[in-house]
Amino acid sequence: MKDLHSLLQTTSLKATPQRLTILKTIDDAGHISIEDIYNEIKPIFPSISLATVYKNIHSLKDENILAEIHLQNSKPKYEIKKQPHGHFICKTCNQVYDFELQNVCNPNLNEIGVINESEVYLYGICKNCKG
Amino acid sequence: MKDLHSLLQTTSLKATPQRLTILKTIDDAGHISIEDIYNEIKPIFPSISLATVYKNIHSLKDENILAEIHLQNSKPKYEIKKQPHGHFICKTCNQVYDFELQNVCNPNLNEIGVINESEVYLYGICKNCKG
DNA sequence: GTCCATGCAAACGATTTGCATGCGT
DNA sequence: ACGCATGCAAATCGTTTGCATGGAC
Repeated sequence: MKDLHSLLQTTSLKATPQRLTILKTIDDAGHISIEDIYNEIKPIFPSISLATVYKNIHSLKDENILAEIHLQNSKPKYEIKKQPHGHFICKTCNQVYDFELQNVCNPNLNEIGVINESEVYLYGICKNCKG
Repeated sequence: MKDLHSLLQTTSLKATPQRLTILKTIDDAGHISIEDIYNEIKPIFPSISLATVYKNIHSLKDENILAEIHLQNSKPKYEIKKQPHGHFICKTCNQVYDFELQNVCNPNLNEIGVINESEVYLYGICKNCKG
């Protein structure tokens, strides 16, 4: 948990137990929704409020510590910001896999504009499920 | 509008004036949110209800006539399903450009699984805005 | 001690639902 | 004529806000 603590010290946000637990929960899960964060924390930290989770997610996003991802048919999920990467979602087990993102290059794109940022979601069946 | 009518006939959905107008509005706009569909239609079809728009979007999505796209910091938008393509969003003028999607191939992906479907969002500045 | 964070409850906005009526087939 | 579609209003759900109290720095 020490590294999450120092991660917070790079921002103006205070390292409260609630905030640290939220970060740890996201880090452990990889990708997780607000409700699931709340449900995970509630049993071990009963006083926590859903509003606190929402407020924290916002401030952590504003400080660029979290990224928000939008998968088909689900509420937004959050992850600790790392190197840019794509997401592969298995439609059978719903697991989300991160993968390294090559440049999505396409000659047509030069005629459209200049890219700063990309979000790539691939859906399919993972090796585990394919058997 | 005749082609939208026959598009509906490929499904079990009835070709009501409301439904046809919704489809035409989406087709004209390219990518549009539910509220904006409603606001576009309301003046020329005052009796239409927001609930009707919602219900239709759902049934059209279920029939695979519409695709839902999620752009950063905005409500979901809808488009008529066409060939698979990516979206380039200009962060200056907010215009959405469709572009042909090459295979996003990455050696690492073979170790993860098999891809059926992909969603690619690229953000940047378009030629018009870059000047 | 200061200022930000928390937790609660109330407010809000977006979406869904139930139901009576209307309309496409 | 049948069954789905519409439009309204009410219900519901997710998210935000205001405010008094508590805790990190």
